[in-house]
Amino acid sequence: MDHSPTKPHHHGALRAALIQAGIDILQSDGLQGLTLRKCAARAGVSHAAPAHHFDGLVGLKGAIAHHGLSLFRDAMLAASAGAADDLAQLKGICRGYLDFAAAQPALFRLMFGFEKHEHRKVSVELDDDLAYEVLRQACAPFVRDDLPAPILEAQVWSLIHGYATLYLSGNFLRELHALPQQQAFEQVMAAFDRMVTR
Amino acid sequence: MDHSPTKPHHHGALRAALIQAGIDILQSDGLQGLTLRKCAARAGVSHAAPAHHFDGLVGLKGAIAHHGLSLFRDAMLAASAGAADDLAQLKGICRGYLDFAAAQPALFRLMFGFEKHEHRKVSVELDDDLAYEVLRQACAPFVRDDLPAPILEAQVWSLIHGYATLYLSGNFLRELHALPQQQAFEQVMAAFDRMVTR
DNA sequence: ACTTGCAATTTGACGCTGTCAAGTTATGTG
DNA sequence: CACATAACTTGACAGCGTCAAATTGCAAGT
Repeated sequence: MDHSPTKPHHHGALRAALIQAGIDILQSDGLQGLTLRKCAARAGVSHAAPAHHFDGLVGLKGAIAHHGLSLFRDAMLAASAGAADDLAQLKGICRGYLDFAAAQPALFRLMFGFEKHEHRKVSVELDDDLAYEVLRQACAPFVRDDLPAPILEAQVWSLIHGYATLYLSGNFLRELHALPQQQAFEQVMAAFDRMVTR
Repeated sequence: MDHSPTKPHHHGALRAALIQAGIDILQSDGLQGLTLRKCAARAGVSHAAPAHHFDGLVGLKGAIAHHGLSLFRDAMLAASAGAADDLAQLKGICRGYLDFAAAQPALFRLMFGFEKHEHRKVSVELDDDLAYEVLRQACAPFVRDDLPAPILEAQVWSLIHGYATLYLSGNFLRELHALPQQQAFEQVMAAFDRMVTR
């Protein structure tokens, strides 16, 4: 028998390894393919090891979503860096939003796809805005007396999130998908021109 | 020659019963709780009976989503009936959109939550627009030379779909949820006033 | 009326899943 | 070095989707 010489992960290393394994599995197998046992196997530990680092599968998903949100924030920031003006910056963030969803669809679905009863378990790890703060700052220059920040943020976020979600679905927005992706995106985001200017 | 739709012999239409059972289970147990075996049990048949009416679990989900889309369309039509003008009609449809998502969150998630590899299996049942046609007609009065129909429809659909999705998530749009639901909805949908008027 | 055919359904099995209980091992501290 | 404790393994259990084979029951053919 080959006793594996693998030395046990110590303090906290396994937690990060399991999260990374989960992200890899999401990328290759989709959201349905994300499994506690597969994460454990990929991290080189037994099927019950994750239980000591996460509160079950929901807890692991919450931790993956939390890490994904930080990647998401970085992607949006990178996409909006070097924008010429405030409007270009806002659209850059939306571009990063869509590109992230397209590049990591399963992770994106996981991040925004929790059911209500799961939220209680993972909300502690998600509620420190992370990504929301980026959007809020990009919206700030366009706040007016008759357009308070929460409303404007909700309009912007709803538009880009809905577009990204429907884009991922593939089954909807068919006529739009006939256009080149870049052109369709820009024309839809042109809605901001009217929403945001006086 | 005429191969009419199969009429089950023992009980009534098992196919319809399974779909209704699925919708009931979605309502009570959520999307995760939707199971082939539970649908079969609730319909009073054995765990393998559904296999003869649907192509596995994905097929059943597709059929449920298909039926859900017709309910969805009816809800939007009902919510927009008797609108004073074109804009009120558009907003009424959006109201119906959100209310449906809030009333049947798990069914709503199922309808829009298929993964890409699942779409091939169920696309045949979903692609006959059903709900999209309602939105398209509501958008038609606002089409302009510089705002072709597919773009406008994508803008409207993205906004209301993103809002409904983020609303269901509960974990996002926190500041907005502090407002009364009706007021928040109306203020967000006020974006249409600017997007749509010349 | 009786047989035959066939579709619907059941039964049973398989491997996979999440989770729990108990046992084992390694680590860090006195 | 001894030992307490956290980390990890092992094993078991019920529930899941799916397949194969056996069974049932209606409908038509003769």
